[in-house]
Amino acid sequence: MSSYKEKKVISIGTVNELTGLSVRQIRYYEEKGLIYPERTTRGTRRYSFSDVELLLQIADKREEGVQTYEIKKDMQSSKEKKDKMMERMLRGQFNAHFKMR
Amino acid sequence: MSSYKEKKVISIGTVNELTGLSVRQIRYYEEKGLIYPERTTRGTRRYSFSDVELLLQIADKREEGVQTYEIKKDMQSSKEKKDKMMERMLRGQFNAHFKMR
DNA sequence: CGTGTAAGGAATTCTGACACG
DNA sequence: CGTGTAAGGAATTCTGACACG
Repeated sequence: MSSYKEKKVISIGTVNELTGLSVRQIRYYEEKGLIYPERTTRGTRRYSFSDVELLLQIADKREEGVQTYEIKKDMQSSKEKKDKMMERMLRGQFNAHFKMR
Repeated sequence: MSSYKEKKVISIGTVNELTGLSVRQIRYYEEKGLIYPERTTRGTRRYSFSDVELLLQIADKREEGVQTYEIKKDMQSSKEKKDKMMERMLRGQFNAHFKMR
């Protein structure tokens, strides 16, 4: 996708301003596999607005005392649920279209 | 507005990558009043995706040989046209609603 | 007019590590 | 486990200016 929301153009300092999370925290959540910024040629991290939103959600979870490992698991399982639902919907559409059984 | 498109979060180096314009050119177009980035506390420029699009349009005009002053005038007059049209539409809606004459 | 460049300073970002707990 | 911090280096950004044309 090339929407503004997904485009990785925001530097870590700006993400800090946008989320209130420390630069250290932002890097740590990446280390733990919760977030995946891109890197510029020089190695500088670049985030999207989507990443910022995700970080905001992570911050909420952390305030509730949820550990990064749990947050990651939740993210994965909700992604799996979403994928399965999408697959079911696609299959439904497909079958309806071709009248298969 | 607080949409992603209007939010000023992109640094000048990233704008350079996105537009292909040199940092010097980007600053110069600001100096001439064609573009208005925000400034961080420290004074660093921050651009929106809208600004990037505008810069791309400016770059096209410049390649056609149009001077910055002309580009600025065109931008202003098209903004005025747009404003007048909006006003006419609003007045139409208003009159239709209240059956005035 | 529009753009390149060297100049000097200030702030940013990066990584690996020590610290606390 | 999660986060702060000092460390040293490399790249970024800023402004005002000279250059060419």
